[in-house]
Amino acid sequence: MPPRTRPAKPAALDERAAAQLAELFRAFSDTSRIRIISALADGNEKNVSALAEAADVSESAVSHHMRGLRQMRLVRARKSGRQVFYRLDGDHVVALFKQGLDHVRHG
Amino acid sequence: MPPRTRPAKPAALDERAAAQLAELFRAFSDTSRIRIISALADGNEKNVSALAEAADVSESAVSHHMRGLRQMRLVRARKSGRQVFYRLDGDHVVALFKQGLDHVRHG
DNA sequence: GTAATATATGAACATATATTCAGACGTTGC
DNA sequence: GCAACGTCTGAATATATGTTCATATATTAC
Repeated sequence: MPPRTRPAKPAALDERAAAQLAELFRAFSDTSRIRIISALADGNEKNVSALAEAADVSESAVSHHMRGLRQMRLVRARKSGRQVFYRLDGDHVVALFKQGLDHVRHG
Repeated sequence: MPPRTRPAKPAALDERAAAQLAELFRAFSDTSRIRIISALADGNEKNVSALAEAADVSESAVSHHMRGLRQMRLVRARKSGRQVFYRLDGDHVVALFKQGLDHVRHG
């Protein structure tokens, strides 16, 4: 076997992965965003005003949150006329959300 | 069927669950804590100074973080002499951590 | 007893973050 | 054209959060 580059820390996370992981979890770390994501967890897309009502926050606040979630590729946006419909991007997002729910319920 | 109490919002999260979920994810939302949890993810308990070295933060900072994680029952502490050994509390914690890793790697 | 070690604690500070507000932008209907 | 609508944006503000520093507590060794 060739000599390993960092023999002292075998399975540790590199700095990049740690930062990405923290960032991912941070996306779920706010009550309003949890309610937004929860509203999208049924797989049906919803526009901003629907999300605002479901999550009980202003439409402006929703818009701010969605920008972050969009940049992290956790949601996808579809523009139709003057409305923008959001949906969760991929199964991983739902899986992570449900895993968290599972912990809260019986953990 | 009996009439439902809140017919408008069928599967929404109650406020309590949303807050708990956000709090849970917030525990994973910091780079230092991610490295701490990562260091414990192999199942072996580690004392504060070992965690401090693994996560590259001061022992004081580790102590602060562990208090929060303890209060959330994400880690368990075992005192032995003047050392305190921490380990992840339950499989749910590891599962959630790995689920996040999974997303970061191929998401 | 004292000294050294391991961890915990609280205050102070700097930074990050969520929300609100006012306004801008693009789209639809008239 | 104009007005209404849905969404977005940026600045301002309040609050939350992580780290550091000094100190306290508890345990072991002498």
